[in-house]
Amino acid sequence: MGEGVEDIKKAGKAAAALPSEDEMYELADLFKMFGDSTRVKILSCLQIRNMYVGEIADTLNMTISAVSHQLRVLRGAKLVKGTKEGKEVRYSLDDDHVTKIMEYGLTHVNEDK
Amino acid sequence: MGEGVEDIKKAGKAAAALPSEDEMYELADLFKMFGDSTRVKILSCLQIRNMYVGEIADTLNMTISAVSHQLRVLRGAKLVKGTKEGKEVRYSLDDDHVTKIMEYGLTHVNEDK
DNA sequence: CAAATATTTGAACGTTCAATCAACTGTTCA
DNA sequence: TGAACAGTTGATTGAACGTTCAAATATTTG
Repeated sequence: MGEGVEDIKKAGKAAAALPSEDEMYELADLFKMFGDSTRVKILSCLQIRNMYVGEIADTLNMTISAVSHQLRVLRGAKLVKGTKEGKEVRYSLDDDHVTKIMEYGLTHVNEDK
Repeated sequence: MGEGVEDIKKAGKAAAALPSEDEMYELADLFKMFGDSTRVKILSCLQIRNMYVGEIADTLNMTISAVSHQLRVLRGAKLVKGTKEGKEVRYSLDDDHVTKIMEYGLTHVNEDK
């Protein structure tokens, strides 16, 4: 396992428009971040304003630990950024696209077709 | 567990812009579909042209069964649609947003910031 | 320095989920 | 009718993942 799209390329013409194998994996990894409701909620929080870990946990009624774990994941995906401010860590969105991607998804969700 | 965002609403002002709890779950469910490379690949195939299950499997070098299972998932999310044509089933995208969401994600992925 | 606060980290646990395999349904055609 | 082909489906298995709990790491303050 590992290729798959190489075969699409062999198909010729149509392949030109196809994202590369790597792009598809990256794409999946990106969307994976938005594919968990906890992370979506965290990102929504940060869309409103920057928050400390504890604030997010309070707001979402979650364990600080659980939030911290997810923040680590989001940090790894470069979607959020944490800045130490004394005893606390202030988190903020680290990517302009986050808001737009979520907005786009929301307009989709809110269309009863 | 089950609320969480209700609390954000209590926070007042900022909450107005927040998606509802249900919207967040739907949002996560939507993006979950794009959060798997196999599904991304299948959707990419169908972006090029409609295909039969076997064609998709060939193109992606995957088992027909595996593809069929994922097509069922995508069908459940109303992202693709299958039409029986004789012995075969032709699949096509069932949602205008699919292409746009993926395109948007791709432009993100292809930005080395 | 010790206590208190804020956050991170790692291990453990349970759940979700995609791929595989085998069996089954439907369709064509000889 | 029966063989061949196209797809679906269900059970199983293994990996990935999110939460919890306990312990560890700052950082501030008395």
